[in-house]
Amino acid sequence: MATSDLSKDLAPIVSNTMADMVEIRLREYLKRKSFRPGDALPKELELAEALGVSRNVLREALSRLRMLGMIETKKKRGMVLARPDILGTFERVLDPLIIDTGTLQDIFELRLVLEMGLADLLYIRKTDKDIQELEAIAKKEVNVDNTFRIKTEIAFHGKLYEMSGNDTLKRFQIMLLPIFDYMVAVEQQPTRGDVTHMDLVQILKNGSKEDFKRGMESHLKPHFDRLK
Amino acid sequence: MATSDLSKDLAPIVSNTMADMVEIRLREYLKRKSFRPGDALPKELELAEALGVSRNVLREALSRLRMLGMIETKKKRGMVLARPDILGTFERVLDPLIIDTGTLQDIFELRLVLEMGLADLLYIRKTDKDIQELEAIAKKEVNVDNTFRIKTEIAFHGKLYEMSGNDTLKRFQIMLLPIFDYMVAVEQQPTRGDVTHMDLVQILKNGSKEDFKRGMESHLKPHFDRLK
DNA sequence: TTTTTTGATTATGTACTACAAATGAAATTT
DNA sequence: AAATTTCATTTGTAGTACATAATCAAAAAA
Repeated sequence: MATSDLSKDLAPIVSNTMADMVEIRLREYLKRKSFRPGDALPKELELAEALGVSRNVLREALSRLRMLGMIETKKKRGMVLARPDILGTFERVLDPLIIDTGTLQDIFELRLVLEMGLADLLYIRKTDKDIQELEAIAKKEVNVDNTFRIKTEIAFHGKLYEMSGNDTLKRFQIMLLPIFDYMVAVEQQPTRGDVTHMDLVQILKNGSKEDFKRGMESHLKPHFDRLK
Repeated sequence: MATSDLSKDLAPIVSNTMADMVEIRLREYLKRKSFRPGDALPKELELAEALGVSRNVLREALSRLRMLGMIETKKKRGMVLARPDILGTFERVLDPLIIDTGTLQDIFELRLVLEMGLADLLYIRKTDKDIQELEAIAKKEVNVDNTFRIKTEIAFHGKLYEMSGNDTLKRFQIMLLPIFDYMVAVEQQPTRGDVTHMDLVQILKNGSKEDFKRGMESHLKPHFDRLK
């Protein structure tokens, strides 16, 4: 194992600051008391006193939970538990410039895996209207400038995710786009598989799910060929 | 569109608190100045003064970035930009009890999509040693009590993710496990496909990638059949 | 001269007080 | 009874003070 894995295997034993501990304790508290979205929380002073910390420290911890959308506060009404947007938090740290190359590669592969697995959902939920729209997108890209190639790529594959009928999946894909772009930009020559977007549309129209899976595999083959 | 989508389409125009704004401004600042991991940041008082807020508010924002692992601080040395653990942040909000049912369903499907798309990575990276270990796992579950069925499920599919050679993917799967368990537990009768774990192992040994994809599809078919 | 020790310095961590702003509830007026 | 005003309460922000710990440099010892 390389040294980079060490930090993943060995989490620090204790959290350094009080705010860290308070955050953990608050999470435990919310779980233990099985608070549900909408439930009101004790006020800051009570929490601070119960935890034996200053209101300052407590508010640092609360600020974190608030950022994640776990709690919402109003001036006099106090705090209530809320439903966090699970992807919103993800988005905050998804910057290709910050992520290490290993993880970048992992995410690139993750995207490929999603794309390959998408077929099953697609063949459950695709509609004629969807396919028509997808075809329109594919048609527009026939004589497009190379500068816009990435844009059309995004539009086409984005539509595929949309057709999956899974909002979370679609948002997730949108979120991963910058990573994907970054990785593709790093590649030297433009990658193009033997199966074009229009081919995929035709398969969706008339072909079987297995046909589509094979088609998608050919379409993404240049990317897979780079993997080891 | 249902009302639940409105909040996703229409984000609030202004962030309520100063801490929210400071968090945003700090992110912009880090990006604009293209700080890299390891770079030192100005000290709290300077930042607070520059932003025109109290040190208190600034620290609430910093606390958030610290939670995400974007910055690290030491007593006198000051703050340095760090590499956030992209999945660690995700984990914090992934609680089946908090997530709404729609998103739960989405994540359940996401897991299925991943599982189906895994084959391509597996056939690039699988080793004989991996397959032996996987077979050992599959053998152990032949006469296992129904209580432990879920555990063996986890072990087997977990090993598959491990064989993908993609750490992020594996961690992601581990993270989604509670959701998956929850959803499976909600299902009434235990789902079992026609293709067993042992069958999948045999396919990995001798079969083609397409065989494996078909096998996995049959294995997960009961889950897919519940989708609409 | 080199090493060790000591101490000053400095940035973060925590506590506390004070007040502003908002808002729900109670009291008052019509 | 309805509308208005006042009051009380809770979060949001500012500012001060001090604790803590890490760094660097100077002083002392070898």
